[in-house]
Amino acid sequence: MTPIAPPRGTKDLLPDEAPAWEWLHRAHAAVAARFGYQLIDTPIFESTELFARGVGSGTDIVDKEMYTFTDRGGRSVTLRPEGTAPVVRAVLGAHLDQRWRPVRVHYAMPMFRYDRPQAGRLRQHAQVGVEVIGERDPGCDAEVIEVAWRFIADLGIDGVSLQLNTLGDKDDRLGYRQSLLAYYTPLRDSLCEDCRRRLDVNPLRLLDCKKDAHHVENAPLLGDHLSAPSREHFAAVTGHLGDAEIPFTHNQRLVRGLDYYAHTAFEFWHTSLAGAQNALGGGGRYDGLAEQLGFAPTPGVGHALGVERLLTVAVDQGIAPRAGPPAQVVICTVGEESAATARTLARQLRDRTSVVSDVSDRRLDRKLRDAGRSDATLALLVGMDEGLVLRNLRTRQQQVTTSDRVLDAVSAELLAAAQDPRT
RNA sequence: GUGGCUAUAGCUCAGUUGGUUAGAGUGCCAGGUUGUGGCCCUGGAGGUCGAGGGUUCAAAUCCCUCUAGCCACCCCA
Repeated sequence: MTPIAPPRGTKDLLPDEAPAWEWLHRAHAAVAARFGYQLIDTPIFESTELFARGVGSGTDIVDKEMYTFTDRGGRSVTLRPEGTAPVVRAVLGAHLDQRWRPVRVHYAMPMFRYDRPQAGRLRQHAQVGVEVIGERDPGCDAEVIEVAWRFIADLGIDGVSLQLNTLGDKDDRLGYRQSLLAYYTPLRDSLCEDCRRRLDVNPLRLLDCKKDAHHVENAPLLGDHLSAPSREHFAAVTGHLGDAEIPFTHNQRLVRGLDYYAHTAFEFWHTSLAGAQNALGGGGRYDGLAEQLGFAPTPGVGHALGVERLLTVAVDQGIAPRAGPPAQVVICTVGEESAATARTLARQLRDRTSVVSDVSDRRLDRKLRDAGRSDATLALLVGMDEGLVLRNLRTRQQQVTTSDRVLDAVSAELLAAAQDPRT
């Protein structure tokens, strides 16, 4: 019988990696909290319509990457492919924006996309993100970027570049789309296969093409089709970023895949990531989304970052915390009759520290070897002729003690070990 | 979703033009040592050769299908 494997494109979080995972989540929550963001969480699945309407048809997410099922009640449900639409639904659905504005929330949630797995691309991955809902001020655009930037800096990751662009408002994009079509349609026959498809489906994506770079160079720029208010909005955002001393690249070819974006769009790139999966995260402004979902028009802006990709970089750069010992103290028994004593001692010691007992019938040298490998600090040997033996696994020195004094002896040894710079 | 590469012990990998019972290193378990982490010595367990089918007297090896991983594309986190 073949052993059951995890579903395609999924990955287990194993104890060795769990501390880095926690470290990253805590860092994001801590930065967000300092900026006044509160924790939010939404269901792992939603009605399919939320994404169909919110994210928009014509996007890859909706057209080919949704994990959609029909439940037993005949409803179409979809595993959440991204966080913004659900969070906006939750915030506006609960009328949080009527208490104070804007609503600032942060989240850490798993996302699902039915994609072909690849390094840096999973069917289930996690994102940490923030949203500011109910305010159109460009200061908020800069703020969500600053939160992300500071989070990355707090982790200690370097080599990240901020790619920034403005998509203008809906009218700007409509006008730009027209001039793109006017430019590209006569060139149709000289375009690559993908671009011909883009021309029909999503003309803005034409700018992404690497093969037809010469066409892209001469293509009209979105920046030339911006209304005065759109230009002002963008100028304000870049001004705030300058104040915050956050460097960025104005990338006029940056076009985000989701329909609901307006004005600010950004991505964080990292060169060391494998292959084409070099985006750590991104975000932007989505002033049209609330309406799409059937709520009153409400502006919003946010960011989201990929946890697995951040961890890949953090591990590469050697800054991710490694797993520590499961327990500080390992009790090793000698002889069958010591097991009961070991359990009693363990119970008492757990008031002060973490303890595991090895009451197996294996040889003492194997028990000590495993204790040493687990990186525990102390071993307590029970059942020896001379009494209780407390062994320091780092210094390899040991002392004989009694059940009355063992708690203090353990505390003293742990304190000494903690102060030892070698550990 | 498209194309390419790959899959042999827990891990890293050998395995010849198809030929007996599929190997090595490392790890694991045990003994040497009723009781001290390393080293050393001895022994042992562990594989339906990714899964299923086909060709053949004979398949880890050749063919087909499927699954999974990786790479490129698409796109993104």
